[in-house]
Amino acid sequence: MENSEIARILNEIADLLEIKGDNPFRIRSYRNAALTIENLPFHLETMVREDESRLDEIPRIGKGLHEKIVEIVNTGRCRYHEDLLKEIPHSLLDLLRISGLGPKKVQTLWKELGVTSIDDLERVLKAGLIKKLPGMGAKTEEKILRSLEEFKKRMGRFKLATALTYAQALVSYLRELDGIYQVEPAGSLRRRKDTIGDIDILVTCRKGVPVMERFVNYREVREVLAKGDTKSSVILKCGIQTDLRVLSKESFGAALHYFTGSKNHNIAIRERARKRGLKISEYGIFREDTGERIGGEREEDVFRSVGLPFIAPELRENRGEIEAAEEGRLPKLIELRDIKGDLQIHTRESDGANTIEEMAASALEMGYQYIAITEHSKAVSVAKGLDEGRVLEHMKRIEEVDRRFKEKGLRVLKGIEVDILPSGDLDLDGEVLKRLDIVVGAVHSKFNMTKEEMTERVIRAIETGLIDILAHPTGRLIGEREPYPIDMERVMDVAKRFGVIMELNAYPDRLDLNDIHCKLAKDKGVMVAISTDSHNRMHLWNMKYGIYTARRGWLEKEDVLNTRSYTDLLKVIEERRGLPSP
DNA sequence: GCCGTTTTCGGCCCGACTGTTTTCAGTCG
Repeated sequence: MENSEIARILNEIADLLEIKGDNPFRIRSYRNAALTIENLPFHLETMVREDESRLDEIPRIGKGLHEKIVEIVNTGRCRYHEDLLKEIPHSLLDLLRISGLGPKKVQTLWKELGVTSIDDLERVLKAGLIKKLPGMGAKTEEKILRSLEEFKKRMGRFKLATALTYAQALVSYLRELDGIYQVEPAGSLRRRKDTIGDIDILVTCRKGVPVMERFVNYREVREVLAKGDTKSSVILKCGIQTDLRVLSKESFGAALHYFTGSKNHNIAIRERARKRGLKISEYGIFREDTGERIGGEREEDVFRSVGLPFIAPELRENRGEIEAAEEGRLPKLIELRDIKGDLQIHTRESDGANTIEEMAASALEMGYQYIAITEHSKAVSVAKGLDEGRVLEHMKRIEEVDRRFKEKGLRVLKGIEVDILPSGDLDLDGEVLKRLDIVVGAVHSKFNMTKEEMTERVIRAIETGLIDILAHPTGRLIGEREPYPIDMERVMDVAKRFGVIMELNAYPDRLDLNDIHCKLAKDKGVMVAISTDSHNRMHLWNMKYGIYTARRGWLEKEDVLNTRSYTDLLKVIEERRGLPSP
C-alpha cells in the first residue's frame, strides 16, 4: 500500500469527523498525520512490516494513530473509518471540495434536505431550497451555485509554469500603479510547488483603495469573488483564483512569511514563537506579555525571532527544514546558474522540431558547456525512433556539429534515449549503446503493469549496466497521467550500485523525479541529472522548472550531474561504466 | 489525537471577509 493511500484514509476520517462536528483538535491530528505520511521519503508499509516500533519515531503519530496505521497496513482497512462511513455517506465528502461549503453547511444540507452528493446539491439548487435553510439566504445559494460550476470546470490544480506566467503578468500590471512599493507573489507559487491551487499576491503601497480598484479591473479578471480594503479575491479568465492583500510596510515581512506557508511550516514556526513568549501573526512579531512589536518588516525578522537562519521558500514544508536550520545544516540549494549543460535533447531526426546545429546554437547562447543529443529508439515508432543503423549515421552528424562548436566552447555529446521494453531489455544493441557518450533509458509503453512488474522491468534495465541516466522515472504527466506504480526506493538502491543517475525531467508537465524523490535520491547518495527533454529550442528554457523542483528536494550543486564541467562529467560517466558488471 | 522550556493535563496559530445576524458563525487561507 502506498503512503498516499494511507494518508487518504486518514484525511477522510478528518473530513468525516468535521461533518460530525467532532473535536477540532482531534481532526487536526488526523490531518497532520496524513500530511506527515504523504511527505515521508520512504515506504511506510515496508517500515511497519519490518519494525512496527519505528512508527514512534515519526512526529505527530502517537498511540491512537499508531494503532490505526498498523491496522491499515495489515488489513488494508480501518474499522474506525468504516464505522464513520456507516453514519455518514461517502459521497458527502465531495461537497467539502466546493468552496464556500464547509462541514457545517454540508451537515445542514444533509440533515435538512437529504443532500448526499454533488447531483443532489444541483437538484436542491435548481429547486431554490437552500435559501430557506437556517443561516443561509439567497446570497449563500447563489454563491454555492457559482462555486459548483467553478468546481466542475476546473476540478484540480494548475501547473506551476502556467500559474507563474499569469502571476508575473499580473505583478507587472500592478507595479505600473503610482504609489506601489512592493508586489510579491506568495503561497505555493513562491514555494514553487509543482501544481498551484491559487495565486496569492502581497502589496505594500501608499494607499490601498486604488490598488484594489486596479486589481479587480484587470483585463484577465473573469469574476470578482470578494472585495475589501485589505483583501480581494478574483477568478482569472484562465480559471485560477487570485487573492490580493494590501499590507503596511512594517508588517510586509511577517505577511510574506505567513502567506508563503506552507501552513504546517507556519504552525511549527508559530509554535516555536509561542514557547519563546512571542506571538507571530501576519502583522508582525509581538511580545506576548506586553504586546510590544519587535519586528515584521522583513521576512528575516520572523526567522531571527525564533532563533533560526533564513529558510528558502522552497523548503518550507515542515519536512525537517526547521530542525536542519536549528542545527546549521540547511542545504545550500542549487541555482540555475550552476547548470553547465543539458543532457536530454531531441532533434528532427526523431520527434524534435529543430536540427542539431540549431539546438547547439541555442545552448551556446545560454552559456552551456555541453549538450547531449538523445533521440528516441526504434520502439517509439510514433516519434520516428532510431534503429542501430540510423544511430550510427546520426552519431557521425553529431560529431560533425561537435567539431564546429568545440572552438566556440560547446561540446555536443552523442546520446540516445533508449526505450526500456516491457521485459526490461533495452531497445538497441548493447555494442551500439557502448559507442555512445551517454545513454539515457526510459519507459514509454505499457504503463499499466503492477508495481512489482514495473519495478522489475526498470531494475532489469539498470542491471544491463548500459544505462547512464534513468529518464522521467515515474512517467507522470501532471494533470493528465498518474505516475506508474514503482518502488522508487528499490530502484534507487540498484541505481546506486550501478552508478546510474536519476533524471529530474524539467519539462513543466513532467517534473519527474518529484521533490520528494529528489530528497530520497540525495539521502541515498544517488546523483540527479536535471534535463529539459527539449523537443525544440524554446524548451531549453524549461531548465528553471527543474531547478525549482530540485530546490524543493533539498538538492545542492554537488548532487546534480550537469553542474559538472565537461571533463568532470565525462569522468563521472567513465567511472560508472567502469563499475563491475554482473 | 498529539504533546511537553507551563511536562501526563490542558492546551493546541491567527485573522479577514461574508452573510445573516443585531453580536456572531462559518469558511478560508
